[in-house]
Amino acid sequence: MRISEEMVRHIQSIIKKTGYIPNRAAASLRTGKTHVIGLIVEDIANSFFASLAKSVEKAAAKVGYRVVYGSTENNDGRGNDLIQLLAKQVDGFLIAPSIGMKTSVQALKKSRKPLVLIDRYFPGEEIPFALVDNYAGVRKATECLIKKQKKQIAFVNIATEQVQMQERERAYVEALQQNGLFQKKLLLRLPYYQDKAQYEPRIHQFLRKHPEIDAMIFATNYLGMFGIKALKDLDIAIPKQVAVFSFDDTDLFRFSSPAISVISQPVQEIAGQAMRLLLEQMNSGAKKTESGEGVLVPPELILRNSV
Amino acid sequence: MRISEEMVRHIQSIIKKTGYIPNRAAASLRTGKTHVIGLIVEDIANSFFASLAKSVEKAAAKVGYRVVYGSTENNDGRGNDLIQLLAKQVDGFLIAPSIGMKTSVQALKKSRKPLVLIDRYFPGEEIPFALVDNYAGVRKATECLIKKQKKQIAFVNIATEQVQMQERERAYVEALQQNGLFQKKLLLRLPYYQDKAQYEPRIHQFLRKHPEIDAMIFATNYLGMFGIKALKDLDIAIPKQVAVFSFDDTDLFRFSSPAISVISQPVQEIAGQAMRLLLEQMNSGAKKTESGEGVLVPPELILRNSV
DNA sequence: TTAGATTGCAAAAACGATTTAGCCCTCCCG
DNA sequence: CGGGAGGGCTAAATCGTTTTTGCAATCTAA
Repeated sequence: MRISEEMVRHIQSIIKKTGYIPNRAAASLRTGKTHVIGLIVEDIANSFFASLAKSVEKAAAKVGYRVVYGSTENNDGRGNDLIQLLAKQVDGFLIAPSIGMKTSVQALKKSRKPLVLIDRYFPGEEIPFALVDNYAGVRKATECLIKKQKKQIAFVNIATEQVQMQERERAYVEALQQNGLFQKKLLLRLPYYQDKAQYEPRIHQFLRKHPEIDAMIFATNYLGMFGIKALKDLDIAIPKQVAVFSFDDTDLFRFSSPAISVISQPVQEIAGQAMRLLLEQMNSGAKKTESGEGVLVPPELILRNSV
Repeated sequence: MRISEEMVRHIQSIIKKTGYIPNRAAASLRTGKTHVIGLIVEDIANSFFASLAKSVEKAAAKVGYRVVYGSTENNDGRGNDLIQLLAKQVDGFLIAPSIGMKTSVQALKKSRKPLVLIDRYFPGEEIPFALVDNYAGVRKATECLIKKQKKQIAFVNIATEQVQMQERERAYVEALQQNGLFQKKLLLRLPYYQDKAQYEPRIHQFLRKHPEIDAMIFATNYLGMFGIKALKDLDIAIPKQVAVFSFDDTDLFRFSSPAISVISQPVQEIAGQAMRLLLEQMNSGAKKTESGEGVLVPPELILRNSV
């Protein structure tokens, strides 16, 4: 249906004169769309998720969406509550799910709510995701250390079923195995602590027990942070005695002396891809239901003085 | 108006049976309330604002509110756009305003939109605010350095009219003046750079020009970060040659070696007070229009090895 | 005993946009 | 020339709550 030029001008002049601003609540009620997306992450105060949130906001604003956020703190209950709470108020979700959120996420998917997983995903679940290629990142880092003739390469990880952490560990294990260097004792799995400071003594202890270690890879930014602290407390020289890699790039690693080599996640790219996948779902008016594709964005290995 | 016990039970059983979930859009349309608050900060990826965002979310969730956020990047235009955009969609604002947002903020206040400023405020504007006592923080830090017999104390600040930065500088100037130690040449004001890395060469240059400096106070976390980098690059020993304080506590300062002494902002307290002030306005059904009060929360001086 | 007040519930009005239906009027074509 | 087909606009219906109004039935007080 067409509207005449004249009428358009007339209405627009009235809009200007009266300062009309459409009421989104009314539009939402009628259309069922809120133009808000929900961002659920582990911890918005963590530098990785914080910069992810920034990129997401920017990408969302560009297409007229607002972002509400929530931190799960790796607490399944909180995560599920957040999903329940927001489900009716957002047009789509960007979620970094903890393991226990699987059924909630499945329910969302079944209810056809637009949804993209970030940072991690559920293998075999046909839910679109955007995240860094964890395997490739750690694989590269490990091979870099092998090339530097390191023979006692340790890996510090979180004991979790989360796929991104398992992929990181698998890359480490396989890279070493293929070079005949793998030793189970050098693989440290620590529980998930709410209070990250608890990692320091654990890593400290591990280092004392294994003085033969000549290189370390930390699977997350906070493990890296406290790992470096432990190394320094033990007066272990980086990189002379022990070379160091950490996942995630943070100010701390950039400014540490020596500066720490990292497997960096291209946050902007991840956010952009995630928004793209989400928009695809939100715009396809239930046209294509098939979109179980995921995106793995390549990590960047940043070599600094710690290796 | 009362409803019989029996009817209440009856309705609640129906609610359970049918899985009824109220439609917020409809409620919003009717009541004019969205149960969403807008958080506008300089940069959600900055560790200070990120942890503030986390505390705000927690405090808001406790009273049934959701949070949408936006980063201004100290760009007045973007900030004003954000206010315009969100004004009709949120019940209240938490804003860390840049200077150029003053008129927008005044307009909000005039429109009686619940509003609390955070991290900074507009003096003489009768708009409630919650922020750290910037003056007290720097004052304490400066006096601490004076007590340690430092005579050439430098201060690195951002050249801005923002009141929180001016207060920090005033505390430094007055503390030194009262001890006859103030020297204008040791006060460095740098422009606001979007790309924070630009601060490093500027501070580097400043340090070369003033080898007499025996202590430094950095007015923000990123100035501190790059200041420390510059100090290390020049092989200036901390704290032997130069003692260091920075505003804001970050992982970087905690883990730096030596660990950096800081003026720490009690983020949780700030967020809590801000939410309290905001709720006061949102709940007072236009009862009290007078609430121009502000809250200054005391900072915490954390002494580490850098002094 | 009766006018008036109170109580519990049902029905209707209102919020403001979007969508559908309705209604002229013009145009096209047989 | 008449009937059908749009074209442009107005009016009404709709979304799902909250708020207001209405209406009996019961209760209070003079």
